[in-house]
Amino acid sequence: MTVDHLDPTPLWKQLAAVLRQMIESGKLKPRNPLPSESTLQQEYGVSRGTIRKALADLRADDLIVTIAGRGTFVKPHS
Amino acid sequence: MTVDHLDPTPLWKQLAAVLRQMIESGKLKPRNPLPSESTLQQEYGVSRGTIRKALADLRADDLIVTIAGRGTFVKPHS
DNA sequence: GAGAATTTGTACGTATGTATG
DNA sequence: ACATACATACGTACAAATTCT
Repeated sequence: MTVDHLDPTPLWKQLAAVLRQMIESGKLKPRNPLPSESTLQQEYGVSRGTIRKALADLRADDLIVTIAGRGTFVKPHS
Repeated sequence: MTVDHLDPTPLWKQLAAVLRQMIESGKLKPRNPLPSESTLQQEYGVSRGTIRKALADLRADDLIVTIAGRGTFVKPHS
């Protein structure tokens, strides 16, 4: 799964979909850290702003938790 | 009084405000030692760097004096 | 005085937060 | 969407100063 710059769908939405799938499929497990924003930039070839937009989307859906200076983690099922 | 990681105000500013208040209220008296940086870390749940930034702020205002190997003390009124 | 423990000083490295162009 | 810059925050490691045993 990756992101397509030619696809008219906003990159951040594409990326959010990819990450969402990784979480829901269990590839990323609860309490596990997501790759850092810097790493995600390299992996998906998009800017940090786009990364952060995607993360904000997942965060709004309570799928992840972000801690400054720490990282972003898959939210444990409460 | 404590600090709130969700509050948008920088943690070091929040902590500086807390300590400042303890000094101005007389809860911490002149020549009295502040808790060590290690203790402050545990009490407020923030990193040492954040602690030191808060202390640096009070030091800049001449409210405290720090001595290496000894500790940090409330500055006596000159 | 020796050695361990405690406290502050300094320097990195990494990660997120925010603002600007 | 991208690039850049700086601020904020965490963590680690080691050095230096002081105190305690």
